[in-house]
Amino acid sequence: MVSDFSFRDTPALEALARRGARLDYLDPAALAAAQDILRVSKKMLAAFAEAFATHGLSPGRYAVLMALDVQRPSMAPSEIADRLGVTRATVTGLIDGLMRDNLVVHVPEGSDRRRKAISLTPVGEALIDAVVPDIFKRMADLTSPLSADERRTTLRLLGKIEAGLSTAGVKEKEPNA
Amino acid sequence: MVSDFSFRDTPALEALARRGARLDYLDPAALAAAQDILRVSKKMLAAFAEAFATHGLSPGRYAVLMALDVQRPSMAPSEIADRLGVTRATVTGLIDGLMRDNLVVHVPEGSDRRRKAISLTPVGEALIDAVVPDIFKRMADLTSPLSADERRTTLRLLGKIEAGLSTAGVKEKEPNA
DNA sequence: GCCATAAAGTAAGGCGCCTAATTACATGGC
DNA sequence: GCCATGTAATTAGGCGCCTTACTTTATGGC
Repeated sequence: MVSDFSFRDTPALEALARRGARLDYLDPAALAAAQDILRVSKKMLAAFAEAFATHGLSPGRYAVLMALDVQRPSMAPSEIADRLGVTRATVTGLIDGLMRDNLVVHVPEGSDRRRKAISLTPVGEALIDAVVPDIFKRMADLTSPLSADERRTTLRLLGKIEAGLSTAGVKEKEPNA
Repeated sequence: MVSDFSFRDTPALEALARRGARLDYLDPAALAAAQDILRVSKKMLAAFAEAFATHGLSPGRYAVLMALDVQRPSMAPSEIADRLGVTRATVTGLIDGLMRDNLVVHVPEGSDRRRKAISLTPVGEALIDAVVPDIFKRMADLTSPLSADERRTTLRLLGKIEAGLSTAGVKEKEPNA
């Protein structure tokens, strides 16, 4: 199973050995597994970032476009921020770039003039229509080496891991307000 | 299993439905699984980045320190770059920061004066000694909700996924020269 | 002695994200 | 009618990760 470097390719097991006596309460197998998981995680994310790049997008830009695609015809920046789980400032930056590329426009909202609705331009819609089949195929391919059964197992296990993350020191950030 | 947003919280299944006829060759279960995997991956990485931050480190800084810890007494920047799988420019930046914080020093190498060896300072060693137990424990905890058996299963499945990444368009970058 | 090669570092840039401060607008209460 | 308070969006600035392209410095073969 790929010799054991951390998710950044740093050898935890050797470091463990070096400190053996002191850290012998740690399960080496658990440690090694975690490293592998983190390493592969990083690789997957990088792979998708690259896929987006071939379409002139980035994960963030894609996420905004997809949110708009689903929540037609428009969303307020703050809604987008909530859905993506990032700050408004981050969304402002993404929107700026998307507007520069004509993928998205600002449509003024009737009553409350603080609120500005964002919607896809025809160009943006066309891009999403072109990107989705590629990205979705890559996603499906990601888990295609797994049987339906294995997939279920993996999800169950990831669920446990995720639950562990939340209960540990890791702060939760609520997506979907 | 957590309602289905992409690794950036964008609803792929709804997008699938919207394009049903056109994309019906895609397995919705595979797609949903991939999204979950990507989402949890991102969360895990973020959780560790935070853990490093509590020690004044970042994933990159930690990786350099760990590499030096294992490969005592010193490494050339280029070796570090190869081990981490990043460019030398990236390593230069990381080293700069670590030197500023006195965690690492430049020790001139005898014969070849182009080559500059980097090694941990006592402060750096002390920091790593303090950080490792915390990080390793978090790693072990990550997979502790899993039984030994489940862990093996997960690794096997991740192995398949990783193999898929390499064979797909995803360019490989060789760590360990 | 000269020059290709190699190591390290510099410069600039893109993406992901954040906090803090600011600007614009909306409102409820007096 | 007017203002304090609150809310939406944006700006400014910052840190981290990482890249490509270029420069500097030193080596070593010929």
